[in-house]
Amino acid sequence: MAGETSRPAADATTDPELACPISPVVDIVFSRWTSPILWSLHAFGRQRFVELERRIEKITPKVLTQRLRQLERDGLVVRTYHPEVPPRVEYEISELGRTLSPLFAQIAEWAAANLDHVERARRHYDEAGAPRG
Amino acid sequence: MAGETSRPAADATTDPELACPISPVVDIVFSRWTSPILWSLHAFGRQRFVELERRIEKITPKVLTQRLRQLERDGLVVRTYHPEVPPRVEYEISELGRTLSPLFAQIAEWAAANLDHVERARRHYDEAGAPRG
DNA sequence: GTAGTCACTTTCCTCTAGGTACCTACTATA
DNA sequence: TATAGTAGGTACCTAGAGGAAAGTGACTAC
Repeated sequence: MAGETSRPAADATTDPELACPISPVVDIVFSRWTSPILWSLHAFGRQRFVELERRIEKITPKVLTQRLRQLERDGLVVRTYHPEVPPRVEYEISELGRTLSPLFAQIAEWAAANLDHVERARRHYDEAGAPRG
Repeated sequence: MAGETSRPAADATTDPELACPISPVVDIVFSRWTSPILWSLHAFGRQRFVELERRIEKITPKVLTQRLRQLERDGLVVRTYHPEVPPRVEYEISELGRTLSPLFAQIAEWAAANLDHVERARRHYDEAGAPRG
């Protein structure tokens, strides 16, 4: 594990942070692959590694491990290791992670209400809206 | 899958597409550099290209243009070109983009309430919480 | 005549996140 | 004997996002 993970976003968006108080949250909660993971744990409860791996298609075990470690480090996910054979590891949302629920709900609500607006805007732009300048 | 009645959760559990309804929103609103841009326009109103460029430090004009085009295409930002000399272009949040305000507010609120929890969790993890397994 | 402003565009280049593939230890099952 | 299953670790490599720097065109101010 040494030194490959665990320094993902702190520097990458340090400067946007000055202009935008939500950037740190975006780095923590909405960086790549983390939202499906958090949503999966939020929606379906405690799950094992392979369950997550199968549910979130196209994610590789390496990246899933990285993201879970990062989320565990940030205190949003709790990892429980059972030293059995075969080994069993369970992941679940932490109490801190659960405070994200209203956020997720509101985002899902916005999606339901406005995603087709975005889709329509894209079609309109692609048909006629080339920028003049 | 064929002709069974009333399996509400079963589809959501097995279908990876349904695994995370917030991912599309994340792609549109919270992809790299877009949140500072949206926040800047949301917080300081209509702005010219250079104003954004100066406010969002470290962003290059190339990337700023890319992101603004993308946001314009998604209908979240409105671009107004004034054919003067020197040219003047103004960007502002669209009506659709304004529907994101409560979302931004809630994220900022979550940040104020919980960002130090994350920070503490990180310190704790780095000190003692190496994963066992 | 030269420098500066604006809103980009273009070209070139670097960096790294993520993908591929293979590896571990241990047991149950066939 | 061999294979499958679990939870990853590790080494290598690629694609593509993003950074750096220069150019553009039309005009103005010095």
